[in-house]
Amino acid sequence: MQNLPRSFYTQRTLTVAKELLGKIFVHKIGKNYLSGMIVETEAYLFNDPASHAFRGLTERNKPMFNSGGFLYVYFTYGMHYCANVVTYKEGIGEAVLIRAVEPLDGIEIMRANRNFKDFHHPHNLTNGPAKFAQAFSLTKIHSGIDLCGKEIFINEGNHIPKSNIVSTTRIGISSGMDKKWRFYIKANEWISKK
DNA sequence: TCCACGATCGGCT
DNA sequence: GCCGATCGTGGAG
Repeated sequence: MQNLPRSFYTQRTLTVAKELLGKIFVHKIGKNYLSGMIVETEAYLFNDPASHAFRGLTERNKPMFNSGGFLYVYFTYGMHYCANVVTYKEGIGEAVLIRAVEPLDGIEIMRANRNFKDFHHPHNLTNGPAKFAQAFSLTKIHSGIDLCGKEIFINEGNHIPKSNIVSTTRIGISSGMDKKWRFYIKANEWISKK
């Protein structure tokens, strides 16, 4: 299966946010592969008060100002990480938050990473941005990594037709509520709730 | 120097 | 099902 090229990530951010649905996020750790199909995303644009990049470049959000195809991971709530795919052109500061994936390879490792024992509700393993980051062992140290590399990358996966993509308001923000920039695959049980 | 911001879990009701 | 605890970051004062 083909890894996504730079030209995929440098498209318009809202395009990438929708196109990422159905693609396969992969983190290679030693000889093990953690992978999952992306089922839910949120777009954050440069003129968007809910975006970390809204007030310009800082030490934390620096990776967001790379060209598309880099990873931006931030720490939140004193205990969690969230992972974003940087999009569009260098110097702009836009990204797509990965909110949920459907796990494929390395599920046992993901369970161990999250100390997850709830076998009655398997979808709770990766149905939230911080759950995804923890399951995939993504932390601060991965912020700024090039997704056109060999450690963390995204594969082609399946194309999701427009008719199967739902767009709604984003979650967990207190500004920018007018923008319907959360996207998920219709009738997929692995998306986050609310 | 202070204060707003934000995801998840566990424990309680 | 609701409630509290958790803390780094960056803007405002």
